[in-house]
Amino acid sequence: MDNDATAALADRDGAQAEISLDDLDRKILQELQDDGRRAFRDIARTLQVSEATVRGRVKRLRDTGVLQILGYVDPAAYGYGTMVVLLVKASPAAHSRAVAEFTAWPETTWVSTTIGRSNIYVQMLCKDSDSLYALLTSRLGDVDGIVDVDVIQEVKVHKAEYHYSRLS
Amino acid sequence: MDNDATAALADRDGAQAEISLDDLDRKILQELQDDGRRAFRDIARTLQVSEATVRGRVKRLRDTGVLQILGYVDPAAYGYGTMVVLLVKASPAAHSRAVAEFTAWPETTWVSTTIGRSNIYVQMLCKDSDSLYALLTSRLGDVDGIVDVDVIQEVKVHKAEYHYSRLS
DNA sequence: CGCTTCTTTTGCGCATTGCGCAACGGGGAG
DNA sequence: CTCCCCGTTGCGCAATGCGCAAAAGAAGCG
Repeated sequence: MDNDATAALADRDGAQAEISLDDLDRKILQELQDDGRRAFRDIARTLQVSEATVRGRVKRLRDTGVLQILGYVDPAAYGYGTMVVLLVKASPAAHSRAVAEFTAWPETTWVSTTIGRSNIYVQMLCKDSDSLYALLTSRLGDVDGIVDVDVIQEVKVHKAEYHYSRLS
Repeated sequence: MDNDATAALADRDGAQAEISLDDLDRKILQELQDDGRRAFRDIARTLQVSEATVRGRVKRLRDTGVLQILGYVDPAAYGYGTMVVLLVKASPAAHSRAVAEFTAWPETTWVSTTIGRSNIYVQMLCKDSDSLYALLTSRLGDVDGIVDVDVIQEVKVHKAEYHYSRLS
């Protein structure tokens, strides 16, 4: 753990900001991954620093977009039983425009550029298969430059954990 | 918004618990989606109920697994630049065993059963392409009953928002 | 080495919050 | 109507979040 990771996070304007994390940042992030409401004093006690330091770091990490403290709700419990992944193949010229369009949709929870069989990866939530059908037939057709789309429906989620344990 | 959604959440043993949410639950969840550290008193003021009620509801929602208040860390910033999606086609007989195996891997953040071209959907994080290569060559080969695997690498994340705004 | 300047950390005081607990109230069952 | 059960409420206290100014490093320079 002696390397500095730098990340280019894109904000909504497409501008980028370079952010580098040190060891303390990473430890704080690890503490918050499991329980986003952990008290700053607890974390400070664990990491042997002052509470104000932890608070300042967390504020910076949240402001820069590295950390999001959010309430993740099980979609099925909330009433959005239909989860779909779109594997979109877009023409190179239309790629960024298509990405922007998918990002703007409220139903999408994840949009990324991929390499492999498809260009764009889209994760979506719908209330039921009716609204999914409406979305796929009407709005998806309005996106230009789409060559091919694979629709994969998730019928059961077995694991949904967004914390990085100690990897390799 | 007058229907009761019931969800079957699987815990680690595979047992299931039926949970039904009412309007207040859903409103509380909406309040917490954007900022998992919102003060209970704030939410109570907004929803015109007492703080103890909000606190009790949140505790129940967290205990049942409907709500996870977590710190989501941008993987690239943390140092896990390699994000991969596996579209696995497993034979019906080996399906559940393969799902269990993928779930047990620390590198996987999301495992679900799908319909479409593949059976199992797996989202993974790796530090670099070396560890990814090691994972794909050694450990993936040990999983029985896998007919086909498509590997899709995410090179840039454009949107990562896990809150459900007002849909349809 | 000494000095300046800038950034980060620390300690402290205060307003706010989280939490436990006992009391209140409203809807069914008998 | 009465009893019972469960969710809600109000309250008091300990713990937390927050702002701020002082202290401690870290980096640049003659």
